[in-house]
Amino acid sequence: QPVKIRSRYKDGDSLKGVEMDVKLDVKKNTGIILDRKEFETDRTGSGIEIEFKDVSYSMSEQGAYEYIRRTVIGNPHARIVFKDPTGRKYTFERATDQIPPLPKAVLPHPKGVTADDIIDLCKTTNKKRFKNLLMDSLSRVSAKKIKEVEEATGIDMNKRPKSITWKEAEQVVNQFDQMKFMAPPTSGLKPIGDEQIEKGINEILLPEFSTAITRKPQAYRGGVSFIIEAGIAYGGKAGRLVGQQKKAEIMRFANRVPLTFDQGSCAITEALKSIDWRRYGVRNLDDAPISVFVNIISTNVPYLSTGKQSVAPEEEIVREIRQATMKIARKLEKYIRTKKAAKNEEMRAKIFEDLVPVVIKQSALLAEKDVPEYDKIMDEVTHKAKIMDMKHRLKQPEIEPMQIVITEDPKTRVKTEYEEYADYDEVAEDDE
DNA sequence: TACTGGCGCATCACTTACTC
DNA sequence: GAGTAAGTGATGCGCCAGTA
Repeated sequence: QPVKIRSRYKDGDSLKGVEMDVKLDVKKNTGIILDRKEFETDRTGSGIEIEFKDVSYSMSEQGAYEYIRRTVIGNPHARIVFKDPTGRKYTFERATDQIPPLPKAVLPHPKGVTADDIIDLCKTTNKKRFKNLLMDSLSRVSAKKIKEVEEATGIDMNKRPKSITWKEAEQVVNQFDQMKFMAPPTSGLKPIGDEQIEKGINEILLPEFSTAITRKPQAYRGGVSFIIEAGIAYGGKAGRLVGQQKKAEIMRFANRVPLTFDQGSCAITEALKSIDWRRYGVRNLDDAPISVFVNIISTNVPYLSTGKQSVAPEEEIVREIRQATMKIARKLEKYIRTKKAAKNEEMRAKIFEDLVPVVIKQSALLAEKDVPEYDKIMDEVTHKAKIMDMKHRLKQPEIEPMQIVITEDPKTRVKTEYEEYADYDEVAEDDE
């Protein structure tokens, strides 16, 4: 089924509306317009309608609700309204008004291309020389590098791209693998940002403690750049409820999109499982009330399958995820340690508070004297100031809980086609 | 023959790698 | 983390080959 797009936009001083049925040409990465109609409008805004089949509306980890909930955490700037087929409507308000900047388009890096990609480029290009095709279509490929490839492979770099054979393309790719290239530009990578992640986590999970980190760009396979972001939430609504017990929840994302299937084979799961959580005050990760958020930002996420549901355990990626998670886990450990110490001090103080007055009163009785003023001494003995300080340190900033408005009306018919556009337009106007 | 667009070259700004 | 060197990308200009 084609995607239905309805857009209302400004054209000079007038407002215009256009409605289109669009399909995607995945080879050329361009849209194919199947049907286009113009209409009159009095406002701006856009709506997109896509049909999916076999959607599970259960509340499980693989269900649509959980997918939407995680999308909200990964995209705290978005306001999402979700209606399920029973008529229940969930409204997730945005956690921040900061719209993420658009990433810049960057050319593929030579370390990331395959012989197939080169043949594809050769077939579709209008360049006359193979060397110009490589220099203009790939990032970090200069005339000097072309000369190096030419000397190593013996391929005439001035020949027509269309005459390049599969064998020659493979030779070029193998040569690229052996060469050193400057890391690709990182302007194409736009991370969510640690502050935004924390806001998203806090709004949805209302945790006792939360922290997040955005690492510096790194490269895997010698040239494909990526950024790892991680966040951790402890207590509150963090973790997933299994029966009566809270279990740890691993939230995996690739370019802000939640990954809900194939958890076991994913680089993120592998990295998190390889961490010795006992070092960070967590006896067993599986049974802890913790939600761990990991997002990989890359122009070329190495997915394990065409379903794009798990990330390949590339050595550099697993190492970065470990580093990012261990860094925030150290902050969690500090929080858990302070919390434990405060609890111990409080228990100790309670014992003194119960016993000391009895001892003082009985001693005064035996000595046949008045009971002295002992409040000040009690505060010193029970370390009251220390406990207050610990409690103050544990206190997280006040968080306004997110308004997840749930409207339940079983009679509500689930709208299809363009009936929902009025709703979309309202949302789009909010975004402006 | 005129037009279009690819190519080569020069220059400047920016990014990355390297060293301390 | 700062400073420096090297490499790369973006841009503009003129030349030239291909095409109608």
